[in-house]
Amino acid sequence: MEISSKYNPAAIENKWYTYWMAHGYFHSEPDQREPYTIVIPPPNVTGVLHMGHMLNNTIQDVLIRRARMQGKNACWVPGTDHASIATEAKVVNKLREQGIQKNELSREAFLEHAWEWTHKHGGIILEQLKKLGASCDWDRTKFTMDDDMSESVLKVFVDLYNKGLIYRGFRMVNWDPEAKTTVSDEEVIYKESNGKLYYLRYQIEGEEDFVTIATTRPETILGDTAVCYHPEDQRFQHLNGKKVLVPIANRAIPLIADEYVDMEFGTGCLKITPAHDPNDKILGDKYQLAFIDIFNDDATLNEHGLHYKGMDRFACRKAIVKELEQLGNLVKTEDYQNKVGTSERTGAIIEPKLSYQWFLSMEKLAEPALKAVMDDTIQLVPDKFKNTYRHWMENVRDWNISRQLWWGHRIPAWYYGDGMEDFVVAMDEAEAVELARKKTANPKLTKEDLHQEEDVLDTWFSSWLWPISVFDGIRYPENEQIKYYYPTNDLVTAPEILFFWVARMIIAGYEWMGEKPFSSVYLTGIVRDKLGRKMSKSLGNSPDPIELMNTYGADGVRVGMLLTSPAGNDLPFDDSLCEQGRNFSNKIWNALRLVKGWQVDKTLAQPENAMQAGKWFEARFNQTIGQMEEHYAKYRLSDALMAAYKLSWDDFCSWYLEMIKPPLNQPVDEKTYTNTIVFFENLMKILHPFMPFITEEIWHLLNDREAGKDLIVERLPQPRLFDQDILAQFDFAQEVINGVRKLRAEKNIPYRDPLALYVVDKDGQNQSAFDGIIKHLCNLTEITAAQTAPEGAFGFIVRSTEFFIPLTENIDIVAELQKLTEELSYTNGFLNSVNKKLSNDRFVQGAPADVVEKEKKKKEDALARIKVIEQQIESLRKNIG
RNA sequence: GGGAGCUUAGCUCAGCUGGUUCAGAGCAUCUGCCUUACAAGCAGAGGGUCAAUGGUUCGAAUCCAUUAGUUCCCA
Repeated sequence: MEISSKYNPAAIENKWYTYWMAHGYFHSEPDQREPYTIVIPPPNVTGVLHMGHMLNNTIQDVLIRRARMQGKNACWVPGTDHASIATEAKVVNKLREQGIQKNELSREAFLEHAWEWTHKHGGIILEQLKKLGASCDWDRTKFTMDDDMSESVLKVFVDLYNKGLIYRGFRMVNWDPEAKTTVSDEEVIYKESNGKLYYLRYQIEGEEDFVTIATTRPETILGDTAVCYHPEDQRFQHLNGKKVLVPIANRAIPLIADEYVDMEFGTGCLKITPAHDPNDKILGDKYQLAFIDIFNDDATLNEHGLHYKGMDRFACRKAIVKELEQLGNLVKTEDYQNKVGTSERTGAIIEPKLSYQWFLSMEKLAEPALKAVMDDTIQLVPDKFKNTYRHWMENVRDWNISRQLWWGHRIPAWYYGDGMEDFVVAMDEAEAVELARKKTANPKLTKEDLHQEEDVLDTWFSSWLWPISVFDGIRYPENEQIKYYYPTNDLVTAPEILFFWVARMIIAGYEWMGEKPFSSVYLTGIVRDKLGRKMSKSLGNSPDPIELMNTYGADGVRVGMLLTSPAGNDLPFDDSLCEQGRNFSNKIWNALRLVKGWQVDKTLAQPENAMQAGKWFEARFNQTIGQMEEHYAKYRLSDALMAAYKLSWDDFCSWYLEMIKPPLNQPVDEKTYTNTIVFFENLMKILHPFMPFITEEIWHLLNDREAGKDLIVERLPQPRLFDQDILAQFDFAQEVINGVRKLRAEKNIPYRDPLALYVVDKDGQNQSAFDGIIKHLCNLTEITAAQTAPEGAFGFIVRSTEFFIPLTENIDIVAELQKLTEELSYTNGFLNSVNKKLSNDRFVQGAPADVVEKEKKKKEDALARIKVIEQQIESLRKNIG
């Protein structure tokens, strides 16, 4: 068989993905087996694959493939999220490029464009995941705006409304004047900004006296409804009960005293604009101040802005400062740095704005969700996030679920009047008419009298149902699918959306299923660049995942993603990680080339060395997969991978294969060959979840497979009891081999020159089981037991056994002596520390017995070793003398 | 301003309930090798007062306190 010396992933990745798909291996249907379910965190429908997705989906695929190989019924549900704000922004932009303004279109016409966009771009990211090897059940692909999903959302809205948990409220929201919508607190990014602090004086009503306030937003003075100072501030006591005049507007507003004011800041006197500042709103409510909204939706000034009506807020700031200066109200300005909120979506500066919004009351709903995480019914990995979670859930605020957009689920509320409560909530218009007739006691009311709410629901209001609605559990809670797959097992997502999404899914799970949505939440880190910056499109510091996979192979990139990413930790990404992954692929590829290159001679008996090597590797293999189990149980995927990596590269390739390798151009015996193939197969099994493509390829090259005997559905080997003794013996042998190799390296003796090894083993420590292997790997002519060191031989010590290699080269006795002396002093120091412990009564009595035993053993070993070293020194000295 | 976390080799990280798996791993570095599976490789080697200080203890990377640096969350 001709196999290329370089592994070429491109040639096989497509082949196997298509093959797996064709055989339906990713598809799951309920059956008798134990289910293992993951729902994908649905990527944004407009999105393209980025490094965060790569990490996240690699982890999910490892988990799902492993579960499949454990014989579970593995089901990974893929899908996408409609992403109201982001998608609408993209569609608006695209239309603008075509010269179309959104407000020129009807709602229906706009939605047509949005759907067109979605159909065109919606599948891209999922196609990209296939290249990564993601073994999702594509037949189950869902979109948050599929008909059944939408119906679920509306049903949930109606349900919550009927439970009295949804209400309309008048709230200070983060208004994005560009997108003309509210954004959640979490979607506001605060940025340092160089601004100015303006000192403005307000005239006391009826007096010639003034009071000076400091503000960063002079344009909002037209919305001022009070001026406030600290009740204990002596500077302002004389103003108690008086009023001041707002400059320009000349409105009289009250002076109030409240402890909210920081006496040290500015002048100690503050203007209050309840309609445009969240803190001022609190004071406005507290003192029943007027609320004057001076802005239009696009952040231009409205009629309250007087002659500034129609002007943009920032243009107005400049203009109004000029006017205030002319009027003599501007006392001074100072440079001032503050944090300004900007919209995550559009970058526009957020305008705090009072507006009607729909809210979901959270306090009650949150209770079971908090409990479930605190008592580990749902396990957060790593658990350090429990604290953060608790803090958020205990201080949870009502959820603003409305968005002033068109793309999304339109709120199923119909107004029949202008009053705050003049509406009904229903699944559809017909039902709304019914309800409205009842509520108004007007049987003649028709649908023409109703007007549906224009706002849509927050996207999270659909994705919080995801683990339920993908199995249609909202509409049909008793259906076979939801009963089988719910609760799901693991959720893999980013900590950034712990509250947005994870917490809310837990809430939804308990509210509608009466049960948690998943058992564990694996929180990935953020993929960063070498400089520690988050990878983002705007910084341009993110490699193109597709390009990466073309360069290093999907397997190589998967390994690269997992090598240094313990749960919850950021992943400082570097191409070299993928390079390491690719190199590893190549390594196992070449092991295959070696093994498949052998001729098998059935008449040959198995050599002793090969038998011994086989025993050892089997023990090592079982030891390692036991460790991997532990790592998996703790979700330490990088550790599990590293264990498999070292087992394959170091133990299998560097040790085992070298031990059993037949001499050049000679055949291998059948027993050894078969064993080796089995070992190789087992390695492919444990590596498959990490590197699905190359392992499947090698699996099929190792042996001809019957139909259906594909690696993806093979069973993982179970850890078995292993021979500890043989591992210990081999450790010793490794030290001996290492000693010889080191000597060769020091003395520049090439491997092809054979050497003789003498063993002086006074304590009978030396194990001869691996002598044959030592001979083979070190190219020794013989291993001879001796009573004393042979003349003119170089030596090394393993534990307390001496090994000597006679060389023609003259020994530099001084150098040897120095080496031995150093070792002696180190060992003596070690002995001292052990003795110190053992002579301490409090240690001997206080420490556990086994610890004391260990110390005694250490002492014996050290003593034996010291004796050996001293003897060597002595004999070398004789040589000098 | 309030809360949480982190600081161990050049880099990225392990080190569970204090005691040889206690100072580790991978990568990187250095040295020697084109040894007929693999230079995307082989064989060796070097490298850390476990952030600082103090305390508890027979014994501290591990527990406690303070400080410094750093990250995140909330306001």
